[in-house]
Amino acid sequence: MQLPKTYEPSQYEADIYALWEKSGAFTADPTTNKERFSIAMPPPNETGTLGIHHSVFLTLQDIMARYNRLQGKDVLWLPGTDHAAIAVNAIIEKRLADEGTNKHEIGRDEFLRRTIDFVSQSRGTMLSQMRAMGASCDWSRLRYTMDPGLNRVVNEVFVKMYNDGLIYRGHRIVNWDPNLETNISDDEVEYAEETTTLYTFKYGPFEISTARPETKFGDKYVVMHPDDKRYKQYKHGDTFTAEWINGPVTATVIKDEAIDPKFGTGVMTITPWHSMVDFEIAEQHGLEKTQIIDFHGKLLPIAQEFAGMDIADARPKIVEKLAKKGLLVGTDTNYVHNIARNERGKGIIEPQIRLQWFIDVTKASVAWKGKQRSLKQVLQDVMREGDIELLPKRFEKVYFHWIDNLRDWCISRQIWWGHRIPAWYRTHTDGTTETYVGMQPPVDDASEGWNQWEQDPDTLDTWFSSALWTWSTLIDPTLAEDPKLSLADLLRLSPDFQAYHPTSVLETGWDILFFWVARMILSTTYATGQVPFKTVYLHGLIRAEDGKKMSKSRPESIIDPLDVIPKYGTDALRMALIMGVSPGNDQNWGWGKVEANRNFCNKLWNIARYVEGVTSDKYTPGSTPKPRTAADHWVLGKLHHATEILSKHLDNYRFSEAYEHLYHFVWDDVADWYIEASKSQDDSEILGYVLENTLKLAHPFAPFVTETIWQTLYSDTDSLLITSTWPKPQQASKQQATQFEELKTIIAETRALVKQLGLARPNLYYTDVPFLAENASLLARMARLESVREVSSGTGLQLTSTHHHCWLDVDTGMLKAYADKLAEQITAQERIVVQLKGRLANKSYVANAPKAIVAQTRQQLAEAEASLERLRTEHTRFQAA
RNA sequence: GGGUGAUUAGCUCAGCUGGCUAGAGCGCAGCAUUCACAUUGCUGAGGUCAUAGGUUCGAGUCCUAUAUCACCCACCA
Repeated sequence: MQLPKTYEPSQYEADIYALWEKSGAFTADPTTNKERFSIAMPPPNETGTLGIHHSVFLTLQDIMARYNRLQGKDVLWLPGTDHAAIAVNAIIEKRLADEGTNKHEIGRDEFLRRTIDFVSQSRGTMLSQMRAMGASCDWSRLRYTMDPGLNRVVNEVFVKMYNDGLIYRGHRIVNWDPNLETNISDDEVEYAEETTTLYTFKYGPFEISTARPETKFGDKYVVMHPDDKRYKQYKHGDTFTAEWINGPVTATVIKDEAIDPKFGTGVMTITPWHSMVDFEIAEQHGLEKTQIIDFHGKLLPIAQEFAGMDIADARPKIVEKLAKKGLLVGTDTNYVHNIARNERGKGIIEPQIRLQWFIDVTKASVAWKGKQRSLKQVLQDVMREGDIELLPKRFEKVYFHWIDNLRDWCISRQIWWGHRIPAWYRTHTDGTTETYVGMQPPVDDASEGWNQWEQDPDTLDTWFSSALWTWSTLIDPTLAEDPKLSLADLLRLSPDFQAYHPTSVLETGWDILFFWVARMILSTTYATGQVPFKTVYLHGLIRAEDGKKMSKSRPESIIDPLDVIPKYGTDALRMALIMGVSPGNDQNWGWGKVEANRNFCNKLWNIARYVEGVTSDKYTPGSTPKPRTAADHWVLGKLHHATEILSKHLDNYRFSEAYEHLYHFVWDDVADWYIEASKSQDDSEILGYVLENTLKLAHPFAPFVTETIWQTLYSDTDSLLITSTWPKPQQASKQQATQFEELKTIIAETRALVKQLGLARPNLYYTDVPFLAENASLLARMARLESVREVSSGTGLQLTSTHHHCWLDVDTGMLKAYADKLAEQITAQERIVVQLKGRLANKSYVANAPKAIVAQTRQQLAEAEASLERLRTEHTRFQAA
């Protein structure tokens, strides 16, 4: 079959992907004895479509999967999607609002029906996008965070943690979003600076400041630092009467070190129901807490005439009333503070006290390495003791810092989309209540005066289920249907869990280090006694071309992979996403990079076309032809070197460096030098060999074009590149390779001289260099020489870059320009010689530097001196002439 | 308030454990062209590696300050 002139990716990609998928190449096999390599794909949120940031992780993980597969390992790359509770919920609620209805009107069942419709549609789109990126993941093991088997595991872990006392239910202050009517975890809150007004009011004998007068109805404590001399006369627990918004209140003095005496008057009143800090002060001193604002953001009856009003409406009216009473003593309209919002839906967070489920991160109830530790301690230990390695390493510091600030994790959400909490409550006619937590609903027992059990209406934080992802996905779904088996049984009996866990590496963006990575470590160590993965590779985020975040508010900044792929090809997109990128650092999108890599694919294509033209029927993959020419030996050496370098970089997750080496191997070594050289010498066997191995090296990066070439050239073998093996190139003669390096040097100098001096095709003369005779036609062709001839003594310009005696046959008398050029080169070379000599003259350098380095310097000096000598000789000769 | 990263060619960025006579892509200048590829080839210009100190035989790389930018965490009434 013949390769057309230009590579048109869109003509092949779908067929090639189908070929791979059909071949079973993606499917892992836990029954083999091969070494394992496993990755759990970070499940994308089922919120519609995949974006360019998904392309980044699909590319990186696919490179790892394909490389390890070529290395002969049994590879499992397990794909999946996430139900993304709050994110999806926010979308559905927005759609309902657009229709003029809401979730309460349509009810829980209808809401869930619509949600399931939406996510199934999203999922279909997203899975086809993963295929378009070339993802070689094991579709037979596709998982979804709401699968029955995964739901079973979620409940098992919840119940286990509850029984171990690690999950508890309690009244705590939480981040309440009145828009979505749910609370969210600390990590889901985002802060933005806002300029607002800070009011100062008279409060009894004190002055207090607030940006939120509407929360102040129930304030009846004034707090100050115990060491604040200004308020020495007031003792902790003193009471006084103050005129306040709706008449006089009795207030109590509290002394607490949390107060900053330098801020404002050094005195504040507290609102424990609606402030995290106030809540903690109140807890510490056992103070009363009163709710002022309801869960829809409206004032409660305690506000009297303001009851039922929205915060925004009430605030100015309250200030006005206090001002009328003469209690307003100051306003600062330039007060800057941070406003808390839900990162999903952007609702303004109102701290509220609610009865919620929490995971206790400080209780020492986790068995890890034979000791009882807290979840926090295990999180620290696995990193400190090297069970898990973070790349880049600097994120370890960020990780530890996060753990230091970690508080109990609030896991219940008041939304309907998600894993329902496996807890049931019932009340007795005498008013007592009971809680039951378990895998199955409890059985009603009406005779005793109990009302029916009712399940907690709340669902779990999405991250509670994704935290189990590396292993809940490996549990056999059929086994998971058997209620008689325990969680430990499920782990023990599932072949995939036994074969692939802990996973080899987790690859994800640094932005979800806390949300996901840390929580996987937390839950997995607890539930399975294993770490979820050994290495975490964190990639950077991709920004718009101007370096700013891609954002929905600037639609033109968003790059859709599906706009790039048809035009440039998936391979070009993949390589653009890894080129020049280092772990943990963000990168800017660049159309230039896509074009460069489209060109690279075309280069591969044309190398194949050339080889196809000269080798048709002469080469079968897997051959080991003998090198004959200097160029053969040279290119085999380069291939050997490239294989080593790529392996080393890929083993160490240095994708960009691996790719850069590949790029230059293919373009410079193979295309520009070896193929050009081969045009003068018939080496079709080695050409075929080099192409075969080059395709293997390039396959992890550019799977489509390489497989397309493979299928076309080797169509009669029915082998697949994806399941072939990583090159083990044969050794070649170093001495012969060096000869080719000499040829390259001679060609390069000749080309430069011809160019710079404006020469027409000169002749090249040489004395007594056998390999020049052997490669005369190559030399003539590549250096564009009229002829290459052996002489007894040469005339013209003597080449200075080689120690062999070669001359370009030109009229030296006219070449003042050449003399000037030589003079320049001499100056440059002298500088290098001086530098190297200086280094070697330095006794401590020779004594302290590694021997190899010193030897290298000596050699560099010898070469530099020889080169300088040649330059000088030639220069002298010219000046004499 | 605490922390992290960045600062290298006109632009966007690599440079891992110090050995650099500092690289890539794009861009730029010049030349070439029915020979695999103009999605090309060849040649070339372009950098006191932010600044100031220090450690070292040797610093783009390590340390200490400073400046600018970006981000993360905490959050004060």
